[in-house]
Amino acid sequence: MKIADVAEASGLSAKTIRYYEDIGLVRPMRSENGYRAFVETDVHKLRFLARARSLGFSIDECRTLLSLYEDRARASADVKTLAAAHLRRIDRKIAELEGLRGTLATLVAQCHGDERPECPILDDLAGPAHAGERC
Amino acid sequence: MKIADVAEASGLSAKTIRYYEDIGLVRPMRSENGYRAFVETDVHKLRFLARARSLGFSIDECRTLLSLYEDRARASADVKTLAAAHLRRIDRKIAELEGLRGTLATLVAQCHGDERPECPILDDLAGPAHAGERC
DNA sequence: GTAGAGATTCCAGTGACTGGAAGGTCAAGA
DNA sequence: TCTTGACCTTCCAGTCACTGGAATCTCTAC
Repeated sequence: MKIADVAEASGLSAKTIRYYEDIGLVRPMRSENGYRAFVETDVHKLRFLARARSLGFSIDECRTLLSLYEDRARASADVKTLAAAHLRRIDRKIAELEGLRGTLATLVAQCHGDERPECPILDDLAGPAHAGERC
Repeated sequence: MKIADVAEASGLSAKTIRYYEDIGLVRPMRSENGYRAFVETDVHKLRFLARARSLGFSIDECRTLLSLYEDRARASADVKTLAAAHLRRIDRKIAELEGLRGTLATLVAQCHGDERPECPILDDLAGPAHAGERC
């Protein structure tokens, strides 16, 4: 299989697949003409990677997941630990974004959004008015 | 004021402040010795930027917000439009992360996490078993 | 023979910093 | 006066996971 077929089959771009080879995630053979020649297990790996990436795992985590996947003597605990850490990271990120969302939603709601210059959003960004400044 | 004072006052690192000068967000004067010499308005701007960044606005959006802030003839509608777009982006990101979280939480819950190799997480990443493959 | 699709490599850019090296400036203490 | 150490300067490289583009090669069809 050539790279375009594998891109089609895995949902990754040809660029991405070359990049994954570059960093050692896949090692396709080469045809005599120098083209990459992928076999089924390569496609399988790339699909695995595409799925793991779409779940937000980093490239390094994907590398670890792949090696666990290929290790028949793995302990599922290792996989779970990795995934659970990622889950906590996602939870933290969601909490952070919800904090932002709360603040922003309030500010947007307070802003008239008309042709006048007064704007609670900018007032917030500018911080508390200095003592001694006119109201 | 020297850069360390301004870093202290704005909550940004000296590195970041230099970077902001590099990309034209602030333009501090220079002392005779070549050191940056910040005035109050610089500090005010940097605090504005720090706050805007902490709310997740991109540097480019910060640039726009800053110019709106300094434009006395601005229309608050312009600010609101920018902030509302950012709010939608945050909402989309939250939705995306919650999707991931759902999938991941399910998988993590299903995984025994012991010394055995069977792992629903890896099974999911590997995708549906091929027809003809042994169960 | 040639056109066009698709393959190759390599380099640069993204965003928003961050780290580190090499060197200049300044105030305080011996 | 000299030195030490803290602070300042510039510049270059690295981060992460690609993505775009240029220049060149290979294959297939007409």
